[in-house]
Amino acid sequence: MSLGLVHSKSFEGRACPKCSGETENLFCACILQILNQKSCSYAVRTFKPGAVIAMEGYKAPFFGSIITGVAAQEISLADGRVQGVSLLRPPDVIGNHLQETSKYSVTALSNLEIFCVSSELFDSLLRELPELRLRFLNMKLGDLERARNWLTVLGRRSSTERLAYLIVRVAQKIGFDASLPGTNELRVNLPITRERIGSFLGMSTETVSREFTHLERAGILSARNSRVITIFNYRRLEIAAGIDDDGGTIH
Amino acid sequence: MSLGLVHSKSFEGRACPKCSGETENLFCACILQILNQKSCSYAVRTFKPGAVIAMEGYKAPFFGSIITGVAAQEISLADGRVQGVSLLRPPDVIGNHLQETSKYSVTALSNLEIFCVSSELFDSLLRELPELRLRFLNMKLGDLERARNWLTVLGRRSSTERLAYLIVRVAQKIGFDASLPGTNELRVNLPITRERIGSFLGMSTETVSREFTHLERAGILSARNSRVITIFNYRRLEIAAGIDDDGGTIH
DNA sequence: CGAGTTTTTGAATGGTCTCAACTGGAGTGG
DNA sequence: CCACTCCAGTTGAGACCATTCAAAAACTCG
Repeated sequence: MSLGLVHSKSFEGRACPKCSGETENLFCACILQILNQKSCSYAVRTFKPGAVIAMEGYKAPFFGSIITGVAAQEISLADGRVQGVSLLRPPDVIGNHLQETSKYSVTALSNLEIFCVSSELFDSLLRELPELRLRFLNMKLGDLERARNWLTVLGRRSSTERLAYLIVRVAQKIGFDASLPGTNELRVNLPITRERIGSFLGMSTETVSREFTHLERAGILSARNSRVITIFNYRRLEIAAGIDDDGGTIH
Repeated sequence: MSLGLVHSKSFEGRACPKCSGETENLFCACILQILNQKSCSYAVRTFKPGAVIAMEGYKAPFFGSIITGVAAQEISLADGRVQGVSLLRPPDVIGNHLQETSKYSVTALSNLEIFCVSSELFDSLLRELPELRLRFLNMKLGDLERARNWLTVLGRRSSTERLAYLIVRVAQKIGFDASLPGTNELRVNLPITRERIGSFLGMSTETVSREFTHLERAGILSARNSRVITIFNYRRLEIAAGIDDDGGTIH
């Protein structure tokens, strides 16, 4: 595990200049500086796609904040059913302070860099650093709101709406590359299997696949090349997701 | 609204002796004392069953922590579909600091007493009082964990499992009266309509009703007197909910 | 290219919803 | 006190949506 060793330079470039950025890593430049002053142990750990970072019910290996990459957080039921609970991306955190065992399993979906400290250290940092505490609170409030909005997806939306909703959210937050020049097309990376999409949407892989072809036949998007989605008509995708402009559904 | 006036004595008896109790109101004795010292405005507001306390998309009227009673927090979709997101009970909070509009609608399910301050005041209290900040953070971390566990209910469980799961959770947290003397029976108050149960479980009222009779015919419980549930066999109810002892599912 | 995996597609099954009718209890007014 | 209304809850029948099982097609990687 080699705590105390930074294996990568990439974190430096992303450190906040004055501890204010929402999009920066939770362990920003200020906190890194404090860690160095106090000579606390920390590490940047890297994982390859498919690597299991934490396992539900087992001791959480560390407390970390993602620097680069995407990971999936899931809950398993005793009989093997799996429910995705969130897609993690910078600066989302992995691990729980104050709790021995991990509540979720976490799997890397891409190459991943995580800034790690021990759970105990994070807990004491949380007590000492008001700024960190505030950012952590706001991060968790955002998580809570997203989780509750996701309840409407699983509880009240049809399978077409669910898939469209997921793609809209991913387009907004993770995989958005760029609108293709000269067109209205949007290209979105969704580097996960149909099965895992199903685990987030609470549907079978077959239904996920069927709904992709459904959206394709409607001329809304193309998913040939199954990990890259080209959106032809974003507005119609939002409509298919049951998202409307007047704020009734959008969070 | 008459901020600054305590309309009820009932809060006093529940104030913490030394700011440590998990089950106390968020605005415990210590904080009440601080509020008095600084002569800040606060109020205890009361609501009757069915009263709408906050409306989704409208300005949140206050920031408050429940002293007594139960309330339902729900999200509405544009076409009228409703998804319950949490059952609120002491010391849960209503309203959002730092946000103008309420994300959820909140309805009183019983007589309700809420300790209220303005959102602005709560925000500044949060900055000033480390103890309050810690308790608020822990409260929200608990909310997040419950919301994510609920995702497994909506995404991966059958309607029988959903209803059984809800009853188990309510038995654990809200409506538990007592095991009836001389028997193994448990009596649980569930003071909400079948329709609202459906809104929490993502099912129609008819299916909720059918699943009640299903559990009745299996001899697990009785729901005649539809707002009071008598559980004959708690263990079998847990099994029906897909909750097992080995921690795979329990949070 | 060939083996294994992922994705798509088809057909049949089954679970949940919708529509509709009926039941039962609470409250109202004659 | 009883008939009436109203609302919540129950039950049934049929439709529909999503799942399961099965097989074919496409893609990945050695």
